[in-house]
Amino acid sequence: MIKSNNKDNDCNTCLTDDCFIKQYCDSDSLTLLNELKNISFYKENQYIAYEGNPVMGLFFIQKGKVKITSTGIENKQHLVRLSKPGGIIGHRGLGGERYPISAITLEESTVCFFDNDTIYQSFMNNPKLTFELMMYYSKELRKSEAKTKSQAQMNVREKVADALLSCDTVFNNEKMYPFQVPLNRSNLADFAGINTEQLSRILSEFKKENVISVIKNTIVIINTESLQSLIKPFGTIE
Amino acid sequence: MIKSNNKDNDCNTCLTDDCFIKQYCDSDSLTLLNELKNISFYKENQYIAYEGNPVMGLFFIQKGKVKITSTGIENKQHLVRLSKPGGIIGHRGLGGERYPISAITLEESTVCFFDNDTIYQSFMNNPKLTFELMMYYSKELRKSEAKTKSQAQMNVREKVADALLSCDTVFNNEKMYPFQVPLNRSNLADFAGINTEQLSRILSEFKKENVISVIKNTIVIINTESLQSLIKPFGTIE
DNA sequence: CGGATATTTGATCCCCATCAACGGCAGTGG
DNA sequence: CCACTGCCGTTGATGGGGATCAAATATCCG
Repeated sequence: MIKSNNKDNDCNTCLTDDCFIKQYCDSDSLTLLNELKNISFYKENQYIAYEGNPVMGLFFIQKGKVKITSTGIENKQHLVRLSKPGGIIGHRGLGGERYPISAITLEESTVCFFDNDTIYQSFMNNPKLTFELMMYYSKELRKSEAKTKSQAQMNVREKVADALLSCDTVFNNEKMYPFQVPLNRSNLADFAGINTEQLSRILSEFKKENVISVIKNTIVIINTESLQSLIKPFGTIE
Repeated sequence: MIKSNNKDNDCNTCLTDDCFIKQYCDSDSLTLLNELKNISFYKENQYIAYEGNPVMGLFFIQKGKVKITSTGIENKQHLVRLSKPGGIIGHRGLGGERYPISAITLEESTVCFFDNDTIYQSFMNNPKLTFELMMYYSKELRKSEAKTKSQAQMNVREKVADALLSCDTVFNNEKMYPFQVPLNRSNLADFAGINTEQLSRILSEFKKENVISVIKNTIVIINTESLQSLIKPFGTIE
């Protein structure tokens, strides 16, 4: 990971329009935040935040793809969620002592960091920012509980379909198909909450049914209708 | 459900000290909110909010016990969480169209309601309120994800122990034992994410092991150490 | 008391986790 | 160029945990 001297990436000229900071801070705050931020550049498979480490502040993804994981029983990895530019990392730690999750890059990524004091000041000076972040939490909470329900009630086949659809929702903004899933079998299994063997079996079924195809081990979603039909019976209220 | 004319319950004299409104609104806002709130009185097993209904505002529990449920596949009920005086209901709906959950009383309860406009004004006028509610969300999110992990990785025995401990944490503030669990088998099973038959089997085991006792179908927790020892292997980072 | 409801226990079956082995592919080094 | 090695993904075989169906027992309430 390489840290910048804050000069080569300016919030005012940043192209990540989904960024909360850029969207909801007034220009004075933005200028200040721009001075106080730390930008880090990561290669694939590097840690942005470590589970169990003290909460130092908030991370905002400027570029790249990230997975957020949490360790369960017997060090089994649980893939909590996926994130992309505009996404926030570490907010689950707010108000807590230590990060309950690790964040790891799935590809080359750029991440902005603000320490606790800085971000707290921003909250107090920008009610809109606080409010919108609260709304973001609200949405995350709904998603999290939807996932709890999935885990409790879906079978493996449905879980795989659900995980693939989630990948599509997060990363395939333009809804262009075929769409390459940026996760390997192990990550996808952790995301679906099953093991790699079961995942492999289900993927083989999906291949036969022309729901997906596989190129060089990379899973390719052909269309989402067929996947959605597999989990339709669920009344997903968003 | 009976609605009051706002006069017989005053925020300024309210004894529910955990209430966010009371804690984090300045006195002007509080006076105004007091005028604008609606108080409703519920008997046991009545709906405070219906899953799927349009989001009208936020509910704050003043008195009583409430379960928050969500409907899954084949109308299977999923008990999302439990709440008590000071608890907030409907916040999961903020920013959404419709409530993703139902809220149902477990006993006679009193609930204060503020409509969307009122609560939004309060947010803008009381940054502290917004910030604290954001922190509340952060905590809820961590809890929700801890539960997702539990669902994915615990066996039924551990799930039951976990559910019983959660009941204790939420409702047994004074940590007095023996403690009567205010849920019937069906609710507890929905909370643990298993079926009633499995629950009953595990409870029978727990009885034999003197972890709990049962009086007239009501589950009584004798102490929590024995329950905690059943799920110790999990590294729960809070 | 009697019917309805809630809880418990028993019997059975199947889904899925686990263990094991194999095939494909990339990288390395002789 | 080929052999070796290690990683990743796939497929097969097996056993157990838990869901489901069924029936007995306990409790509630008019």
